[in-house]
Amino acid sequence: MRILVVEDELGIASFVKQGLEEESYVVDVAAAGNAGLAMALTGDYDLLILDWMLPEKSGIEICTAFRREFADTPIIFLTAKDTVQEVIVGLQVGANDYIKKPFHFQELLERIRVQLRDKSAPSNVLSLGAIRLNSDTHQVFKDEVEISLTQKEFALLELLMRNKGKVCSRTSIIENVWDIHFDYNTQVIDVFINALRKKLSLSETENYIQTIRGVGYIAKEL
Amino acid sequence: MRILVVEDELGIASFVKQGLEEESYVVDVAAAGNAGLAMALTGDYDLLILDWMLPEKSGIEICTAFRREFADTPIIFLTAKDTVQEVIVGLQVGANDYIKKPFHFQELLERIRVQLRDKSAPSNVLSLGAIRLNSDTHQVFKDEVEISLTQKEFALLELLMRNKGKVCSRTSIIENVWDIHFDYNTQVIDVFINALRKKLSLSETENYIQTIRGVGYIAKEL
DNA sequence: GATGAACTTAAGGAAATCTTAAGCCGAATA
DNA sequence: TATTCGGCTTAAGATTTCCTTAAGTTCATC
Repeated sequence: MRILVVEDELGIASFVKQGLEEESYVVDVAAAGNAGLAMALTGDYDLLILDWMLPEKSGIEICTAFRREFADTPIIFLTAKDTVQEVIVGLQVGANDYIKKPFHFQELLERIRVQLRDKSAPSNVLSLGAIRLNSDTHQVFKDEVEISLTQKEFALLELLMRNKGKVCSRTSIIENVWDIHFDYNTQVIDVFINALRKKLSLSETENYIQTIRGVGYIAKEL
Repeated sequence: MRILVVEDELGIASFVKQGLEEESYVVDVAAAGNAGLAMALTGDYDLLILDWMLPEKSGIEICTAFRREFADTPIIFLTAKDTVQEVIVGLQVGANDYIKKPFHFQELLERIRVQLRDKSAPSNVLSLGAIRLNSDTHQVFKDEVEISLTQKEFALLELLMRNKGKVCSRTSIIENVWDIHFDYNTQVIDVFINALRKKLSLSETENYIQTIRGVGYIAKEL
């Protein structure tokens, strides 16, 4: 999940960034209004955290402009503006939540989760280390970067990940991915395992897919 | 819009009820946990406002039990429990917002509106890079220039844009755009994708509509 | 070292998709 | 009823991408 923090006080920005990164969100920071809006409009983010008072453009302006194009992305104000009237204005221009400074990081985190949990529908997401596989959307990410896989590569990775921690024999792989139910002597599997390891850039220190000599392969956390 | 307020302090309950009724919400009040949960479970309400400390059953218990059956109905805690830990617990058991007493009615009202506006109809203005689609007016713009699309072209683009970032399988496309629910064997989709790409002049550096071989298509920001 | 299993690479064939063009069909018009 | 027009669908060849095979290399185990 990608989060954009628009905040000009560097101390707060880096505090939030670090905290969220520890929770495995991907966080970008913008320190001024124009840059913040431009980054937000790329559409790359799943959630925005906005300060109100900012150089160039206020959080309110960013929120308003952003909402014209993105109706669904959650926005949370995080600001020292703490009167009831200000909270109301913030929510009226399209924010989903409004947190006053000073704030507790734990509360911010939980309110972020509330916003994101509705989105992250019951999708079929499997994970293996830094690798995430979504079988609904047929997408694979490693470190939040999308990796494009072919059909067979995807099917093979999915099989391994669904059986994380268990060995998949060559026979069961060929039956499940290639749908061949008789004895078969081929190296296709090797070729595809090789392709996967390459595309996912699995090194020796990061060998999520291990070979079990004479049997097959296993996907496991390290 | 129907709102259920579960609150045992009669003064607060009637204050909230009256205020919301003036905003033309339909409001019911329950003064104890069991009655509150029972009423909530009828499914008649669009939003719940829960106190934490209640006779018989706490707001936390109500929230937990209710969420087992209703995942989407917004829940707002309105309570004197004001520590960070308590806020977090409230949000974790499934609430969408958490307001501490004493509170300002205007803020409560605005936070209710936030919860209810997200539920309401999905947006009709979609965006994808420089492309804007308005499903009310059936218009599509690219770089502020209007592009005229036929019905099917429009329906296909709308489907892709509503699922921005997710792969639309050929099956789901044919079901949603062509309303065919059995096995099909045709290349209509390809032809229309081709038409869209042409009309929207999507080059390789601007391929907002990408092919996922063997699966379908995906609309995504670059 | 010898052996067999697994890795790696490249290339031909197969399959999916792209593109164009022509035919079909219904709505609007005469 | 015929005609025209626009949009939808089908078909077919061109193109792109992917799958599979095969052959040489490396690696693990004895």
